[in-house]
Amino acid sequence: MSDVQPVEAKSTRDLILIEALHCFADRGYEGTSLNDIAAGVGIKRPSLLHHFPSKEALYGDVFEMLMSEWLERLEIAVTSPATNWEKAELVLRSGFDLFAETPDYVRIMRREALDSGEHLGIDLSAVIRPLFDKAVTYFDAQMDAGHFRRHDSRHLLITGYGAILTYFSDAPFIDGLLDDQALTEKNIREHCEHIVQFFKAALVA
Amino acid sequence: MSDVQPVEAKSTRDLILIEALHCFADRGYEGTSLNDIAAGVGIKRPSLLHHFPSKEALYGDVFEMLMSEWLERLEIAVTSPATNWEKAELVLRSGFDLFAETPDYVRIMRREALDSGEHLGIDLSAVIRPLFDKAVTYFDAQMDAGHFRRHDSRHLLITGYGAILTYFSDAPFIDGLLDDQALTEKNIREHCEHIVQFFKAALVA
DNA sequence: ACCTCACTACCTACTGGTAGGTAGGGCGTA
DNA sequence: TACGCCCTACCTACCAGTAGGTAGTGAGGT
Repeated sequence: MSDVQPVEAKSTRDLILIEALHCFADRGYEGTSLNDIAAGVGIKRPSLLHHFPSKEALYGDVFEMLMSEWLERLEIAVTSPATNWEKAELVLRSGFDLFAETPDYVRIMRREALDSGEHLGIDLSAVIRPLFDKAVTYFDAQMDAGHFRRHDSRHLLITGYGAILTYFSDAPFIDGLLDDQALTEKNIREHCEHIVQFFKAALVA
Repeated sequence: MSDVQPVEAKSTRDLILIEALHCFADRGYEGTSLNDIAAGVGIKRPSLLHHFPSKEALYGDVFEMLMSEWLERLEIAVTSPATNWEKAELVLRSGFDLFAETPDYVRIMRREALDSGEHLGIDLSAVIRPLFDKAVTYFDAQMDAGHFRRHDSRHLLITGYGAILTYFSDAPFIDGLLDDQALTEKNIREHCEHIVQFFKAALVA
């Protein structure tokens, strides 16, 4: 993960980005003040505004960092040479691992989806669309070929997105349901296996 | 739905609750000001504070309204006399209908899960636990009896919760994926049928 | 007379953002 | 070496605007 590195080799700008990521994920855009972020870095607000022109710009940069990392990693999984169920499982596991390693990203993403991109100039779903369409095409082909049980591919993908994302975004709530920390190594692996088996049961006869 | 009624028969207090529900769902706790709510009702902020002692108290009352309505309706579904897959399908459809009719509740719930109950004294998952445990017991029994394919019931329920809730909470984002309004009558019904068929495929052999 | 509900006017605390100043490093020139 | 010069990165002090909340007033209904 990008915030565990050589140590102390980071610029102030990067430290601000990392702290901002954490604060925005934790308390949302409105719930986070520039003072909070600056204090977390150990500087004053005006110094922070020396590195970023405004709160919105900082948020935008945080989000750009998020999207570029996610898209890069998902692209790798989606364009892999695996086939049939193996490919679906690979993408499922890749997405799961990705979310597991970047829980702060997940929470920001979820908040952004709730606020329908209010703080961003960009249209979130437009960025995801190419990958989404590619996945729809893939699933449709698999179903046409009789490898997967017939479902509506678009709704199927949305269901998968919701099922996986929720485990990480709502982790504190799920803690209370499991009587255990949802984000321990063990529980994450268990939930991943459950998701994979569940989708396999639903898709392959 | 509770905000479409006889018309004008509501007390100012109820009007405030309804407007607050909508604002909190739309922009979150921090993103909503008492002025916004008061203006929506057509009064000034101090008048609003005559009916509720503080913003937190108002939010708490909104949430109490939400929980009592949800629990009541889920209780009806869970204690129904149906059996086997019919019962699971009934609960699934009840939950889906419930969310479809109260999308503002869904978004507040999701925000609260993200904020891990920061604005509430109550522990959200503790309220849900009795229903959750009852459902776990039911699924375990069905699997033991061989009626359902074997899955981890707790993870299964969490997956179902995430899959259903997300469709409503992230509706604006999903709009962009579907090139259509996610919350139209038609699309909601389609997604409900998809969820039911998907779970059926995964659970019954 | 009293109570309910709304109002105006005000408070303090804090927001994002700006103005202006300073300490110190790197660098070309004498 | 020593000087002036610019730049980056930080600071304190301040701005206007808005937040939640309070005090006190007045109209209408009982």
